[in-house]
Amino acid sequence: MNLKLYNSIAREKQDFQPIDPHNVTMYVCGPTVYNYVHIGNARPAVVFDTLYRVLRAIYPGVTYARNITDIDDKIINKSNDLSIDINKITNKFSDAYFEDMLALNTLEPDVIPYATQHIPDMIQMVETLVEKGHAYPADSQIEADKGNVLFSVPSMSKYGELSKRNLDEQEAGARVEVAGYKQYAGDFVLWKPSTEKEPGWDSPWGRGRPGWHLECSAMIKKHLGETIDIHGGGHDLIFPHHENEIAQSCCANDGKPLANFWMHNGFINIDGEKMSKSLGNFRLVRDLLQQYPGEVLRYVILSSHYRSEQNFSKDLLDSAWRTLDSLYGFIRGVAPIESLLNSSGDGFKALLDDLNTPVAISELYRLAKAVNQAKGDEQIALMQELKGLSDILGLLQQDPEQWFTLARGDNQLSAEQIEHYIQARQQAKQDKDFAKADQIRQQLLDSGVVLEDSREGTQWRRS
RNA sequence: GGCGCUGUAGCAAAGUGGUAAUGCAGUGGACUGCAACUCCGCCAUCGUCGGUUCGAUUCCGACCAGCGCCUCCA
Repeated sequence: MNLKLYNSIAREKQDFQPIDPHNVTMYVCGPTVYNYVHIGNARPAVVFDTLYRVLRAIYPGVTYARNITDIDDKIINKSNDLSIDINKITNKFSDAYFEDMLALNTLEPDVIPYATQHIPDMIQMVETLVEKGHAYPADSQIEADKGNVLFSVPSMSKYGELSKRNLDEQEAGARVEVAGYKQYAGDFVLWKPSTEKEPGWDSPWGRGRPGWHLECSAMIKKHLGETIDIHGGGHDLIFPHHENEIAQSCCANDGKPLANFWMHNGFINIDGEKMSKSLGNFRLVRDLLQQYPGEVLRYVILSSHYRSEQNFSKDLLDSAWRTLDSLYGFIRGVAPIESLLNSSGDGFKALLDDLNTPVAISELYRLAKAVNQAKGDEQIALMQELKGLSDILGLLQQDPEQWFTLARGDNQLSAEQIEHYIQARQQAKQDKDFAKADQIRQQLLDSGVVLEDSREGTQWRRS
């Protein structure tokens, strides 16, 4: 029962060995809170939440940290554009983020560090890097450039290990002009000066604010230690973000690796295209939740392997909803029961194989069917196993009855109204007035209500 | 130019050197007053062309098609 994970830095699946089995450490890059998050932001949250659940099932202790970046130029710009206090923006959108993630059935991480609450830690790390010759204050005649502190990429021989990039072979400055105060084109900012109007903190280099990459390095060190077990994030963060994190942490911590395992989820595209502002095709989690239960979004995310690209579309969401309906249908009417994870079952084994959630989900289906067919003790055992697996996946977390009867969308018939119609249809059936009975059924169907007759009576569900 | 990814049934998506899980949709049948639910069954030779092999979708090469990073980005 070994957990295998694809390690981006080794570019292969490896057996996972925690540094300390009693406290497995995982850090995942969280959002910059200047807007509602889109479905792409949700993917790492759901994926690593699932990994978190798997880890907790295996190890006695797991510490999972996911940060909130609440100081950033994008936030500052938004604050300026809207003339709203920066804290109001970050508070609003971090709260919204937690709400959205909760709707996706993600567990709260053990640690949620905010960048602005770790400024001293960051300053200290920059000082260490300067002392060790890995960073330098910008030497510039231009007033606005003074106060920048840069990481010296050439000072780190292993730079580029994660992304397998040789900076000399990159088209430096091909898309962005290289700032004149950089000693080397690939050097990146650790600390940047703030104007009077911008938020800033006093530092040995004047009033300023941290560079993005620095935040994660400092917060990881503070909360999880110098070397952690797993560091996760989106595929696009490999370069430069994670590469730079490695450079900062490794150089500040006497060459110790930042993370033993690097994991990256693939992108979510919309109808075949990358989400971008220019295309205007962002899908906000918040908006999607107006139309779909959070579990449907989670199901879609888990229905493909986390490393592959995923194409979001309405069809995908609708079909996922039908699938979940089917799954819930199997367990509807089965008494609620305690979950019991079968750690040697095929579903959990699939998860141990680099988080193969599609296979685990297929096992969910197999179990649900079996539950539906079994009776007595066998059914109870299967139901426990099903629950155990679905708890790890964070799916089927609702009461089936509620799943089918809660309103889906606006202007829906109330449960009372539906019951009323069912009574009327029952009467019509008893009177052998099938035309009327069918008419009522069709009427309900048109309102999104499906009737299911059985010997015990008529059951209804929304579709 | 550098680094890297993908191409499996209508759609979605696993997987393996020995003729391809699963779900949605479709379809034939059982059940039903008729349906729905459920149950039984059907529905792909894995981008193209070569190579290695007794045998390749799975390994290697070329090609075609799509895509990502190299700037902020999940």
